[in-house]
Amino acid sequence: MVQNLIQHINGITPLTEEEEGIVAELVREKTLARKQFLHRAGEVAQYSAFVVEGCLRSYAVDRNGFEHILQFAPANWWISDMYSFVKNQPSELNVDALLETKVLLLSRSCQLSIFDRIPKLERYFRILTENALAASNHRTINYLSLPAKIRYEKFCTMYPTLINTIPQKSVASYIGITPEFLSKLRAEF
Amino acid sequence: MVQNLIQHINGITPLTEEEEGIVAELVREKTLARKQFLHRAGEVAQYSAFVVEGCLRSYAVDRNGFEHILQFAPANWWISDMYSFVKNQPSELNVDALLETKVLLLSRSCQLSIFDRIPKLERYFRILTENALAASNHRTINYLSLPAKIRYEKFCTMYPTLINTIPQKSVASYIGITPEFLSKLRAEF
DNA sequence: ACTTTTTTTTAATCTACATTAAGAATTGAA
DNA sequence: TTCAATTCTTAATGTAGATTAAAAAAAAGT
Repeated sequence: MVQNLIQHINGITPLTEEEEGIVAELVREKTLARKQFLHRAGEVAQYSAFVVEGCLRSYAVDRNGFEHILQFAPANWWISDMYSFVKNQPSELNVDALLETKVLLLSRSCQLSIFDRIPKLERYFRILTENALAASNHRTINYLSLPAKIRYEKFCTMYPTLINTIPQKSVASYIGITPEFLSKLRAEF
Repeated sequence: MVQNLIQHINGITPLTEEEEGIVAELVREKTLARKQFLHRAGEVAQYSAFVVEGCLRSYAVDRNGFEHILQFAPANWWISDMYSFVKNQPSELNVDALLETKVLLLSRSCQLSIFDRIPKLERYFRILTENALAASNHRTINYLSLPAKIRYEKFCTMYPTLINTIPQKSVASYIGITPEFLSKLRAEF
């Protein structure tokens, strides 16, 4: 389990064996059942999660009860409610499991202390956050400038694995349309 | 000029005088005229810019020639094409000035070398990027779950200064509607 | 294997927002 | 100050995508 995370870190900022040991001590393993929550809207997000196996998602629920998915996290992705995790404030996102999922949990306080002990890990998270921001910007531009059909096609090429693992209504929620309309788009091949 | 940046950094991770000197050496001052480009789509973004005075924007142009604004940067904000700047790849964003604007430019290579010389600055940029990601996520959720009228109201309370400085069509572009429709929304008070 | 729950499809109707076009108001450069 | 360019408004018409409803298909739990 922890090996997956260490490999991922080593791919970005190689660690010594001692540093690997510190990482192993600070994270906590957990298995989530399908639909089990990691974090609920209204609470402060205590943990950022690294997915070892399975898939999580973060989403907001609007005033009409509709869900809007912000992020999917398949294996080797981090997920959290970034706002809540960083500001220590309650926020509006939920995080739950789409499938049975194994994760490693890192609390914000552990993360901050690790930044002082192993500056390489501050770099690791800086780089991940830069990448996430670039991806988020790209998504915003797509959303502002492309029609639903093309957003769907892009999603398929971007996340080919997810297409066969998660329900279509989740894809619809992520690209910002109703499941009925996605079904219609798909009927046009 | 450089004092503005140093103050901003000190508000997050206080520097020694020596470190302040290093920062001052690594940035370059520049004044941009209204409509002058800092970065053009198709090129690699060399610089990240800290706005001292004025306002920049980043935007993409879609296949029909319409502009979609990703970010405004008034005084004390950083702006760049994050994807291009980080990956050293040409990208799809333009950055130009909405008003005459004074900026400090930091190249990616200077930034990376500064991270080794002054780890505090890696922390500074890590924190800024975390905040930017949280804000970007919040925008995405708003975009997925709120109708245009409410997105406009939120924009007004979020950026009260900008409302009176930049053209309305830029606001429309940022919140994802046409200027005509924004005009109609405003007519309903 | 069976039953319930969840997901997907189809189709009719509806609406938020886009498009087009043209005039009015502002802004800015000389 | 004036003229040209840009921005804003209004209004008629068009459309991508939402809503509603109901049935078919698939998946999950027992």
